[in-house]
Amino acid sequence: MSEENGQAVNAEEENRLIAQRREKLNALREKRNPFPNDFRREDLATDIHAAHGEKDKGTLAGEDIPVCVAGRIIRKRGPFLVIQDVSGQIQLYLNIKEFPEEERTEIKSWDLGDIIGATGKVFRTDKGELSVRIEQVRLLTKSLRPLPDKYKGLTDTEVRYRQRYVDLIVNEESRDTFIVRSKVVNAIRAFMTDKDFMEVETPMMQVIPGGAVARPFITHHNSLDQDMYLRIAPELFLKRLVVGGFERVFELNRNFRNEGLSTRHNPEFTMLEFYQAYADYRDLMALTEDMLRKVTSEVLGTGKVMYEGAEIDFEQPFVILPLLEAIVQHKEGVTMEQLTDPVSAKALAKEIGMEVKDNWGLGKIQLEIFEASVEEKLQQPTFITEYPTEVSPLARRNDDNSEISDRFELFIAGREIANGFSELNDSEDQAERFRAQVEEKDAGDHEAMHFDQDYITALEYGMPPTAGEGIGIDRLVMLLTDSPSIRDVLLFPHMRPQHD
RNA sequence: GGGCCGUUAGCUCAGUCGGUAGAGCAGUUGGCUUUUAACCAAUUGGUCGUGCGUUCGAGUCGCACACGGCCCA
Repeated sequence: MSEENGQAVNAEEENRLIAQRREKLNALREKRNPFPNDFRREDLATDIHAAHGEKDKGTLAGEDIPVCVAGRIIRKRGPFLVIQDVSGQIQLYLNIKEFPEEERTEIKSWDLGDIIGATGKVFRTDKGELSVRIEQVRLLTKSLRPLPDKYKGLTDTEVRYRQRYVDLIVNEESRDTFIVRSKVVNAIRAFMTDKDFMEVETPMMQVIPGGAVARPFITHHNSLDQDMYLRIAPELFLKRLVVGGFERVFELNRNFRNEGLSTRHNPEFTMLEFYQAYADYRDLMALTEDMLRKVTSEVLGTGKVMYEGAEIDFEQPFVILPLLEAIVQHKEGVTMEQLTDPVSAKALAKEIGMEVKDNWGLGKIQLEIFEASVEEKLQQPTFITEYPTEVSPLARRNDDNSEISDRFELFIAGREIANGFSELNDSEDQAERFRAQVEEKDAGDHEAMHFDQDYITALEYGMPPTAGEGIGIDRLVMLLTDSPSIRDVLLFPHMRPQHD
């Protein structure tokens, strides 16, 4: 229980609006249990609109349609109450003069935010709004806290994130965002299942965190007296499953990375990660394009999405562009020769204003130049390929050029959405790359990988040729909901604790 | 980590040159009762994010801190 809650319960500190409502609640307690749970709603607001929205006043008067609704009072205007349920809103007509004196007093005490249940007949008002003429109505839950302004709503971003429940009550756009998010996740699951992928769950608490270059969170298992890490990726476990014979697996769940907060980063985020045996990175590029196109049109009803004022077209074939070519194309005056020569590449990096570290090889320098000068320009869906092997410790080397790996990343609206590659299934090569990572870790790189001996052992049993990929679900949802911040697509984004 | 901006009533916001706090909404009371952000009349409500300082006097000026937003690394 936080200090904040402790204070809120202190009646003397409580503001008068809450105190007034608490008095109303106390008055109800004298009469009955004010939190009954025997009301059964039968009709949703939007169902009523859908079924009777086209009928005129006279028709409705003749049909005498009974309905039973429930929801939160979000507006009051004279004899009208507007209630909101999960589906939407419906107006109720309630002339208190038609009710006995005793009920009248109680109805008058109802506030915005209270939850009521009502039965009545569907009708249309003189001004044409489909409504329910109430015959019976009961308070189901008293709300003690006043809602934000009925017109201006709740705009304070901090409160919207910290008290998402209030945001969801009053901001329809916010509700819509999370509905879209849920649909996206559903659509992806359906797509993967349809392609014969099996959904699995692998450890979130790991002894050796692996599968990505990132700093992990540390936790502790008491009875084993052992430090454990929250996973930074499920990758190594999913590939163990491919070794085990599950040839197509996916996991759609949370990863945890101990890094800063920003409009694009939350310490816990959701990834779809999947592996397919007897496939390479090109097969996954095709699958990704197919998936995103289908998910977008299924969820939004269109393949053209507006994001921050620009149209993103999922219907057009996605661009495929090797990393170095992307730099040459988007960075004026830069030549291929310049990028492939270690000395001139380093000079170019410094020219852009980068601090080139001594242990950076050519590949790392190339990647940094790409990130600094090209990424943000990739608006339409673009696969970048031919990543340097040096920066791809888990990817398979290219057959013709061992300096590059069979890997791609997908960029949309200047953001990395997906990362996939043909998997390295040569256990000896993998062991060597782990050793190189350990050296970097020893040199002070907190993000470098651990040596995972059991994973090497698994590869020694033989992993079929496989391709794997991760897709950032939060960033994808940001795109599809035109959300500028990752916090807009997380129900409860991480915030610094408040204290006063 | 750095820069800029913000924090005033439950919500949304004003607040002039430093002179003791304002509006709309909601709340309360009354009226009206087929309204559309309902309306009319009256009315309640504030430790101005926190702390320190300057000053006769600070919402306002200065410093520090907290939280948030945007940009940068």
